[in-house]
Amino acid sequence: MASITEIAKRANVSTMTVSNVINKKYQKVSSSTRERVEKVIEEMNYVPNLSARSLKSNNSKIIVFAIPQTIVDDPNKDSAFTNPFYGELINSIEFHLREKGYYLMFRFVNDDERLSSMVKTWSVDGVIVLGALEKELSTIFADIHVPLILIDTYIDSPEYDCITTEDEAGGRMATEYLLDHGYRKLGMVASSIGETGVAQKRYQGYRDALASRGMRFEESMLFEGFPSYEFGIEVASRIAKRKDEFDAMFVYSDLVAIGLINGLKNQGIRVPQDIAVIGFDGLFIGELCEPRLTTIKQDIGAKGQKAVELLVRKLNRDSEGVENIVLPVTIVERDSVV
Amino acid sequence: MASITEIAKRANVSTMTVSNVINKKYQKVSSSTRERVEKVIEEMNYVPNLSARSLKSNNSKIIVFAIPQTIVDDPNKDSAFTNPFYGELINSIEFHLREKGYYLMFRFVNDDERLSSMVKTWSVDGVIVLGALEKELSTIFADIHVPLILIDTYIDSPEYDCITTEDEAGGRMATEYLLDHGYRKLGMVASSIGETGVAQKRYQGYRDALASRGMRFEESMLFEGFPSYEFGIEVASRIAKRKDEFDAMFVYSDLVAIGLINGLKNQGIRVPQDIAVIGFDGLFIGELCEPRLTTIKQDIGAKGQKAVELLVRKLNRDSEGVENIVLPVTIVERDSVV
DNA sequence: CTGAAAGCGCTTACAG
DNA sequence: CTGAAAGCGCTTACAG
Repeated sequence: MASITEIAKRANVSTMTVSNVINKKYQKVSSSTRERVEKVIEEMNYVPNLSARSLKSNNSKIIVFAIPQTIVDDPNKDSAFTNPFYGELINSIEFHLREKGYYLMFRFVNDDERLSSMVKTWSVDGVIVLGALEKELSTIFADIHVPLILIDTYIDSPEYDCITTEDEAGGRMATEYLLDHGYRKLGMVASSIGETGVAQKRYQGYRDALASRGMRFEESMLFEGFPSYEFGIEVASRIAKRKDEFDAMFVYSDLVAIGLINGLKNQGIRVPQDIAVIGFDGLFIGELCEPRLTTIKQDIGAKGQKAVELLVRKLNRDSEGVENIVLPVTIVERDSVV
Repeated sequence: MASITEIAKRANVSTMTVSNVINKKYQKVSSSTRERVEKVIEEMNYVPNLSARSLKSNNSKIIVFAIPQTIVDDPNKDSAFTNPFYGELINSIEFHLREKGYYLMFRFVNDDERLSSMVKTWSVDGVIVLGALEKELSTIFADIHVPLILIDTYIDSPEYDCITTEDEAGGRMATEYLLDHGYRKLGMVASSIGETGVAQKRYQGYRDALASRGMRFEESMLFEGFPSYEFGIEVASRIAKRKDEFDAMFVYSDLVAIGLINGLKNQGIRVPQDIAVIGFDGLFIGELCEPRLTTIKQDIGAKGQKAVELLVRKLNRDSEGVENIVLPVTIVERDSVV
């Protein structure tokens, strides 16, 4: 395991010079020395030891991407990724981090775990968090003294950098799309509305659209539950008993929407003829079901990319103050609304 | 940032004693000292610096999970996780690593990248690789001197620890299931058969089953291509022109199988009445399409778990020689075969 | 432009 | 059971 000392010896220079070459501080090294050192580095197949560097300079090239267990499935099952959203996001984050020379540490975090110890443990350079709750920021994510980028997190405090989607506008768009297509009895399916998050925002958009078109809203039009495929099925069986109350449903998540579609079909309810369904996310699985899911699409790849770019800007001190990036949504017209 | 030195000072002991307490070498510390030190550690909110530890002892608690770019989608698109298989697997690996006190570094690796430098860079403790090709083991994965666990990799050399699925038996099972249900004109869809991997094994099982039942096989019954949803669609359009040559298809991957089903439907071919389809993997997305996909199910969660367990056994030197774990498959009877 | 040396926070023989 | 000290591989003022 070649070290900087060994390189220095062979090249007949000091370790400092080697270090300067490695770190491309070329003003400090004459070009002839530089070439000599680079040759030895090449020959010896030298790879810098980042543990040593991080010990000394208190930074690594590690970025943690953390998903709170609270927003995923049963933490004892290993099935959180049933929603392809997660896979697509981590994929994008890894891709863009790698491009910028960083390493990705991925982790689910529990209530009882404080991410700050992980950050200290590894001198982690920065953290990206998906869908944290406000209260978690003062527990799980407290005491982190490196750049922290929040994805899909809504909090009042202006001290965090956030990447979100036009959730509220998307909710409005979905609702107006249904109204414009002649539907008048619009229910909504969401996860817990009480907690500040994407579900709440999308719900807000739904409420807004209804109100601005002079439509009534009643509590009974809202179905809340844990956002899984099974929950969609369950909602379908509840709707089956109240058929004539609805002619369309806005579901805040594609996965749940597909569950709803399949559940409705099982109940003998035709989609979209009896009840239309519109989703939110734009996952590719919306292509798979029948009828194919009409949905509000967000760009998950862009979400990961923007998060990484913002983080890197923070790390390079190219960004002042707090940034708030909101990504646009588009509508994907398929067959579950007609 | 509390260090071991500071703890030592406050507890009036040497750093060695603190180190021994932290590392639970309790035979070396009297219980009274131990308690005192533990109290100070608690008070000061001490977190060990693993960079320092890894610098000294040449191990970290980091495990790399690497996926070669060769087996995923276009490396320039960030869409490799379209197949939910990846998400489920990484999910399981993270879960079980965390349980054992390890940190997960996740990375796609390119042809031109040698994973060994990453291992050296971080004093990585072990590596888990998904679906490597034989040639990659001598390039991308060469020169790794820590435990290396291969998932879904078939190589002749007996020097690697592997976790695989009963791919060949599964291929046989799928084929026999179709035969037992009266189908006689069985095509197969796979990725490249030429490369040693799961596709080849599943194909082998298909060939075996045909042979042992006295059925003929011809090259034209096999469709090879890049394993995506779109490939399934494409195969469907090719099959449409040769309708009467097939009454059932065995598709080596659920994602492709669903593409095939939807493609066939678009071509006006009924599934399963005109052509039955059986998949392989047992992904939840097989529930979403219509008809629901009959498939050979592997246990992806178990795959991740076994990989982690085997790796940890290697790290603890609880495993001698090379281990080869083959996980069973089961058939999930749904509606795409009748 | 270059070097000698201290020090980052740990672990670990060695000596008592 | 406990301590003093060396050293892991780097970076970085400081001095020349």
